Amino acid sequence: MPEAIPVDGATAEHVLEHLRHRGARVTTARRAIVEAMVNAQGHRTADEIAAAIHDAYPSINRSTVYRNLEELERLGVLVHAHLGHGAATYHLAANAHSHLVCERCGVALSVPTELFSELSTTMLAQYGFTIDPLHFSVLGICAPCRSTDAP
Amino acid sequence: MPEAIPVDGATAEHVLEHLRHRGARVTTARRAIVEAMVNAQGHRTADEIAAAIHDAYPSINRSTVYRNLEELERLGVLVHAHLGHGAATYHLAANAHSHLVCERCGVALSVPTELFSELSTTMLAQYGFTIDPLHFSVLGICAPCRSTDAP
DNA sequence: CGGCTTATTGCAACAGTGTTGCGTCTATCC
DNA sequence: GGATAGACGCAACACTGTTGCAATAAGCCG
Repeated sequence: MPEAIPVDGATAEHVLEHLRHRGARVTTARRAIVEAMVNAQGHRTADEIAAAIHDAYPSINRSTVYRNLEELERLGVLVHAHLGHGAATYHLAANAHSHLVCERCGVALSVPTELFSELSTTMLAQYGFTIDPLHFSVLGICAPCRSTDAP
Repeated sequence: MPEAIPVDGATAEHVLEHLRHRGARVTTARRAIVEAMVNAQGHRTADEIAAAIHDAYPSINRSTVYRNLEELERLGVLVHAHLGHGAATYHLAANAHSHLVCERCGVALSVPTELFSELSTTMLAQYGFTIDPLHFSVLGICAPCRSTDAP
């Protein structure tokens, strides 16, 4: 497992320089993906990223996007999380956060990872299990949906 | 949303009687699926269930299994959880538990839902969000995998 | 700058998981 | 035993992601 090098500055150039430093090539596809992720407020699925860069770079293939998301994660630039049923969502590692996902309306709330510190301690103490709150989402019912419940 | 009627006795007949009581028909497919779930120690994916009943009932279709798992969940007999990357897993509602899933080896530990009570309180207080610890899994690294990490 | 090497790409096909339309069948009710 | 609506089998589709392979191009070196 490569050492995790967090990317502090969230500018595209900063990230691309990091890639060069790690020995990875800076290609058109990678530049487009990194720019899309930097521009994205919050998180995006692989297909959303592919769609977002398709206007400026129509030739970039879906499989290239998938392969690069995987590689960019391996290089410590991105992280992905599973939101329950649907596709995984990616965001910059520098902008790491956890997710609450509503089972009813599907909204994904971004919340600080520190909220899981107690759970982390408990799971480690009782099961020797090191939790990874960036990788999974907490499913449930959001406040607006709960208030419109049939009583 | 139908009232949730938990199934106390975990015998197949008990569950099937519950179905009849709710106005659902007891068909060969449903009987086979319920028996497979009662016999299963722990949880099973939809495809595992389909494979398990295929020996005794080769004619039961994959789509029937999927449709019935959904219906049995709607009737409060089963619940499903997402284990991260792969397929969802089902178990009897009477045997409800949460999951810790190792990102490295894939093992799924069953843990009591009570472990999430603190998290539940926090999320409700800070975000008005009611968490559903049966529906998502906590991803991370299990003890055996962590101890074999390259330092 | 121009060639070399190999990482990266596009393409196309595939795999896993789940969903759906539709005509047929059958569990339940009488 | 017949009627009726729910359940089923089939086949095709949708979504998300993966892979083999030949062609391309990024970085290096002179």
